[in-house]
Amino acid sequence: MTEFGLSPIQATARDDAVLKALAGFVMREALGPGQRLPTERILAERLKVSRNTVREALTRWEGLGLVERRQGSGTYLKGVVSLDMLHMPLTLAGGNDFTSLMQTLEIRRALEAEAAALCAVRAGQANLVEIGRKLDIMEQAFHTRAGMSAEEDWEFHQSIYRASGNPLFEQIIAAMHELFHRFWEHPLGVRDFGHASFPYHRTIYERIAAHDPEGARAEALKLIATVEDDLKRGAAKLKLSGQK
Amino acid sequence: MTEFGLSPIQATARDDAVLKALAGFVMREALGPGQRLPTERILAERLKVSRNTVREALTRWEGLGLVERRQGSGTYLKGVVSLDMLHMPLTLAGGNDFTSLMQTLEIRRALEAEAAALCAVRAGQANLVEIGRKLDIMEQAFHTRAGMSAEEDWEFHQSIYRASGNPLFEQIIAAMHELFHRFWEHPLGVRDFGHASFPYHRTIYERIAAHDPEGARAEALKLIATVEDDLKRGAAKLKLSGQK
DNA sequence: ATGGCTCAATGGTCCAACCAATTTCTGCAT
DNA sequence: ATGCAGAAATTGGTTGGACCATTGAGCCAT
Repeated sequence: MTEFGLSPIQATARDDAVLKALAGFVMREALGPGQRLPTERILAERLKVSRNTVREALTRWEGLGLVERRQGSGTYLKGVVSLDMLHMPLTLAGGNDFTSLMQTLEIRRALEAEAAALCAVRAGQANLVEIGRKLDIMEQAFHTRAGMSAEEDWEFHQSIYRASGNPLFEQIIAAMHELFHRFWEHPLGVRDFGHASFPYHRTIYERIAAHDPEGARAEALKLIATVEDDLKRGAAKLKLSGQK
Repeated sequence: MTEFGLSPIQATARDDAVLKALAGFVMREALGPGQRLPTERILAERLKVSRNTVREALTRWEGLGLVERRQGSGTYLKGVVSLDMLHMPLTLAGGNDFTSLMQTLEIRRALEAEAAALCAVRAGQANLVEIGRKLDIMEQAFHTRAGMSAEEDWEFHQSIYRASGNPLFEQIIAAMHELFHRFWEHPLGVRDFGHASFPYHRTIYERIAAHDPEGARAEALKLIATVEDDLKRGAAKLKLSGQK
């Protein structure tokens, strides 16, 4: 078996061409997240392709999280689209068991700490205001609803990832978060989960606002540690009650 | 092959249901990479859905790199499929520029340091032997080929990720590595890239062997720092020579 | 064996409907 | 005029059927 430096040519590339044309359109019109793009029927007509082909192309973008489709309403941009984008779909084998959860938490620990530190260095005034706003909302929800503030909690963290200046943090941790939730919907765990982690949200914010990267990193690590403890406690309880 | 263990689909959320059914089928039949799955027409018939729906579902999997379609031949598995998989579409705006590279490096810095620290805690004797072997091979290749040891270098790092006890490290960093390489094959960078990072490979190994997590983390951070410096130097050189 | 031929199988594209969710418009009651 | 329920238009989701382009297997003459 000898090796020739040849790679297969791309025979048909209809939907790829559609995506390239669409990306060009999005850039020319300067469309951003949240904005609606033309209907499938219009795209099919303008691009002189079948609506099926348009749909396959949009399905690709939807899978990449670039676009969101709402039946009866339209197709909306979810992220920034440009012609030279690099896509890397990563699929991990993640089970719904305790071990998988702890593994995702180890990843999150590494990334959360780094993101907090970077954020402390790079966050501008606008970022700080936004993070502070999310923190206030979360704290208020925590007090009025007695600890049920998972959604607001998540938005607070997301605002930090965004302010880190590196979109990869948000993308990776978002996937971890989804896996986490998939487990958690099956509410076999501890009752008031994020309770112990609550105070650290404000300390993280304070270290970031003070532009203290190592302090922010330390507080983020403390936060994750409490979550790991909660998880271990929940797992121990499960083991005692002898679940399947 | 006439009988496929597939049963019809229920109401809404068609293509998601199709994928779930297909994933179940793949697992029951214990299909692995390279094997062919049923034709679109057969799937459509067995699942009682239209062929277009089957195609949209398969387009999703194709976008995730789980499957490869060959016109006139069939659809083939490219990766391992299981029911609970974690999909993580990573998107970098402006693929081939310096910024994207630095962003992947920031992720790698966070994960590499954590993996080294975990490895120092968890690595058993067999892991240490394997890592040491990879280190020797790398060092030898480095000396005989005057610095060209990218492949051996990568294998050394991989052995650390594996010994960390968390498969997610290897999977995520491998994706970053691939992204990194896609740029660097276009050899616009510095000539002897990993040169400065060379000595830290052994120091990392020593700290791991000594079961010193914080020491291993520190050495890993030094290593990444040298790579970042190399990258910055390369970018500065490019800027001087005024490339497009 | 080799090369060329046919031919069936398979993914790729197209079309013309209809369904289901959503939005927009309309017209009536107040 | 205003408010609101119901009709109509809009839009993504699905269907079935048709045809094209590529692949691969079988066959045959050389």
